[in-house]
Amino acid sequence: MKPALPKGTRDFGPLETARRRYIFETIRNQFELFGYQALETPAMENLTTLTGKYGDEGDRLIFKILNSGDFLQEVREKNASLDAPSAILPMISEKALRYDLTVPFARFVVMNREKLAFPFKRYQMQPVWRADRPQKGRYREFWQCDADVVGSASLLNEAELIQIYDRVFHQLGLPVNILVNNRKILSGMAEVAGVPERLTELTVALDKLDKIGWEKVVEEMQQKGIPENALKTIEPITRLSGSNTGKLQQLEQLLQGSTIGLAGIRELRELLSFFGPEGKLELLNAKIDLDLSLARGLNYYTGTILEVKARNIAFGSIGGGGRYDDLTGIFGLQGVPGVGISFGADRIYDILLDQNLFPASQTTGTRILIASLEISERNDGLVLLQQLRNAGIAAEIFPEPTKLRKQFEYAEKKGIPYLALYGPDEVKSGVVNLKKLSSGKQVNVPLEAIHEIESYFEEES
RNA sequence: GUGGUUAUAGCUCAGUUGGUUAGAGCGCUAGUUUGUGGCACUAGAGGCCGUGGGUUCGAGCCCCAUUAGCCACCCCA
Repeated sequence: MKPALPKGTRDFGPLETARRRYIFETIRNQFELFGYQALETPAMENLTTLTGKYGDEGDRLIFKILNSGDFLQEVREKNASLDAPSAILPMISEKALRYDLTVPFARFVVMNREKLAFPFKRYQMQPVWRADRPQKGRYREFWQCDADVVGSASLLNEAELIQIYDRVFHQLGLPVNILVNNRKILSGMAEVAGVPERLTELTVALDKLDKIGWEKVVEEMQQKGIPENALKTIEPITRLSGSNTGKLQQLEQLLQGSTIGLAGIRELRELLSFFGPEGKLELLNAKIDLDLSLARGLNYYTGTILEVKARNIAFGSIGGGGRYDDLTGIFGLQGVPGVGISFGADRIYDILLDQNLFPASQTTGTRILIASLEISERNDGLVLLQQLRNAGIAAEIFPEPTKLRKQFEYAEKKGIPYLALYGPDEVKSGVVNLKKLSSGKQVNVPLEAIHEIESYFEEES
């Protein structure tokens, strides 16, 4: 049998894991700085918890888990027809792998509503699974890093989430633009265009504007039966240019006839004002860019919509989020507004690698390898080894004494910066011979001073 | 779900109109060098040419099927 991975899944080797951890920890630090608390939920949920939450398309992509034991028993008992897979499914599967982190979060909030302090701010960084066909930047198992706050309608939450984006990407060294829009403005557009009931089709098509251009968007809208004069109303809105405040001013004129549209404009103005001249919040690097074609597919968004893109690099979105007024309503808890964001960790990884933005120097992993040529020498080295570890310095000893060449190559390949020799001569004089591999520089360090080992090389760097 | 494309050594890839024993670079193992790696030189290991059928005197190469990977669409992160 040839070993292989399931389609759309990946192994992460030591280097990849270290780099992924760097991304995750950067995100986690900011989440926690802003008062978000960690939550973890099971890999599997009841199938009924998940179905119907992601649309027909989404339901198809949920990984179902086959019941244990005689999973066909119920099918036989009810003599069910195999021609109706959707009717058979609940008989053979009652659990499924989580599809995202938002629905499990909503379930958690509803189940624990009495215990939680609202506004409840949680973050969650866990893998999710989708039975999608894999392609570039798309996997069947991938990690989401979500932060959501529920129980508060204040736009300050949005502003803080924008700050989190800004600070994370600033730390990662990746300049980004944060695209903002508001679902109410899209509703307003549909309203003044005379097609309020076609909001979904309108937004799905409009969202592709920067990717496929206006003509293709028109084509798609026409295909979906959106009338020509509606398109004529919408086009000038998408063509608005200038500063964010300038765009909003022009938009205000165009959306005069729509109460909901004007509400959206008010919300955006309030959000932007946090970062404006009168505002109190700062951005380190990110630019906020009002993008009136930004829609995002998720239908549960009701207010602010956010999306993050790397500046000057064509690479799709690396994060997104938005406000939803009634996420927990599907589980019977009404009137809990919320807003959340998500980091696309796998895409951030790809882009940092592409832009060469991962820190070069390795700060984790073994610092010192103790080499030895003979068993007696190796055993002497065990004393040194334990002293190093007791001092909190990651150290290892080559288990079988062998040629130094081999031990050097091991250290080199593993990225261990120092190699220690502790042979008969060193034992006699109570020192450790220490070599820095990158420079070739070598010094004798008194055994008692072993915990300060790195300071002997500090002046170089 | 729809369409395109690829499959030869651990990796990246050559392989002529079908012709005898399928190659290179990198990597790997060992040696030159028994307390000092990276360089160099030398030698070696490693392939059912994705799988199954067909055409042919003869197939890595042509035909059919199948599986898997990659890419695009749909959708999404």
